[in-house]
Amino acid sequence: MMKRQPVDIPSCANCENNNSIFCSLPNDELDKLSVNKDNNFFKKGQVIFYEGNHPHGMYCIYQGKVKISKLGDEGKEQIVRFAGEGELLGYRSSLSNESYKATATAMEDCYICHIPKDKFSEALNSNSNFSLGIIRLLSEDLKKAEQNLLNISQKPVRERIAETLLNLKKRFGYEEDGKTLSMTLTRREIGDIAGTTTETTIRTLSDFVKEGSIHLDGKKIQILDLNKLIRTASLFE
Amino acid sequence: MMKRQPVDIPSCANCENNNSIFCSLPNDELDKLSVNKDNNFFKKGQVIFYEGNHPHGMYCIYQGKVKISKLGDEGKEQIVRFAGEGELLGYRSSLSNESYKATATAMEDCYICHIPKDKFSEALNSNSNFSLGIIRLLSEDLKKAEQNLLNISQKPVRERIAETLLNLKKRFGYEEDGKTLSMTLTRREIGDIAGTTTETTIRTLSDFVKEGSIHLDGKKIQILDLNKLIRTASLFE
DNA sequence: CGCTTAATTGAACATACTCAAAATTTGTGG
DNA sequence: CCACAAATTTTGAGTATGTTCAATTAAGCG
Repeated sequence: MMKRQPVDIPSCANCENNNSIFCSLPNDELDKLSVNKDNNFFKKGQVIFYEGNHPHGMYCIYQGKVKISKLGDEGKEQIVRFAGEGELLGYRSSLSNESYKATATAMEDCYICHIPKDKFSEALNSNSNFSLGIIRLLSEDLKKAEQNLLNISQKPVRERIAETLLNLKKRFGYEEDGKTLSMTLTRREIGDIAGTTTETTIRTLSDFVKEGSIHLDGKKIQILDLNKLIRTASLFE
Repeated sequence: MMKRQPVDIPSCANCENNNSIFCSLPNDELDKLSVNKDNNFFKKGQVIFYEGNHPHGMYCIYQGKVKISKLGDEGKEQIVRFAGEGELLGYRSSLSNESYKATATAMEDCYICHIPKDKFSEALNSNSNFSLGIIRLLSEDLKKAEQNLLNISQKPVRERIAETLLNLKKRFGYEEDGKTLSMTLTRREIGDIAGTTTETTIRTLSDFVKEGSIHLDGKKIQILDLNKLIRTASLFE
């Protein structure tokens, strides 16, 4: 079992992830935000919060990647979005005093800060740029969610899986070799993004291999022909 | 052709729809918002703005109902949400200076105010309660969009159509008789909400009739057995 | 009325799912 | 570092759900 790596967590004012939403806050505000902050370690696979449970504040990812997913009636997962360093989690439910509407799971070992609800609210009230930033985040998420709805509703599986690979590339990029997707997912998880079953995902990926678009090496996916994938996803025009 | 009904449009400060997002603004702010406001009439079926076009401000519905929809690759529509009196349209694209990501169409004769972008921004900057209100709106929309994604991705058509009827009831209520849905849609539009074809929608609705859940009279839909519909939609627990 | 749009029905078909079983990989403890 | 257990990947065959296409009837509108 991997040991917890001790990491020095700075005040939000000195956080390297400050190129995020928090850049709109002056340092003294950030210090206030940090007062009751705590930082927690989550091992890969661990759950940060569960759909249905009640929030006590919001999370900010210091290090690592997180998946946000919802559970359907039959226990099948739908991955709604990913979040990475500097991004916020759970603030929506916290603001509206509702239970979490999705589950957040660490995709890799993570350090995640927790900021109590009242500190977050204070920041929202005292700084309109911060509010605007949150509005922008929400707008972006909403835009993507609605586009996703359209895709899952109307595009065939093949196109959705191709687009999923392209999104993984856009979002997380390649490894050093410049072609292997740096985000490693199980076939099931890829299906849970695209809204299909594991079996269909496997068959479709192996089609892509036959067509020369990608190469598979276990969970590692190399993109061999990006344009072909883009065409497969019907993303030209 | 129906005549345009002349209607006196008050300043936002005196708008009867003031139980909306604008209640967080003091009257003098509302007056400022109204300065360059104009009010437009849209006949049923007319488009308020098109997906892909560029916004110059945001809309607030004074009277009437509007559908927000996106167009898929094959020209099939996906209805994303409805908006009614006092609700805002197009502010997201306006804020982020992007093109509209969806099309807004009048579902009935509408009066809709247009407020220039800069007035809206000013209100956001000067009043944190207003920002918070917008954040709440966005959060609610995002929550619904993600739930929708899960539904369309995982629930069978039958359940989705049942849920669509229930949502229409929740959102727009009944006519005076206490059982006829007051929102009248074509079969195609119902399908465009549930993410299915017109034919499947027709067949499913006629199943519901056979089962005694609803009664159909042209486009009018009466809900005869609400609990049965709820069960059909798998919405208990 | 005549024309356009919407609703309905039927039959054939396709996409993607389900279920089952085997092969492979991964994780873990000894 | 090996061996076992668990999880994941893969393949096949059968099938269901929902789509497509075509044709007909009904409704709405000028």
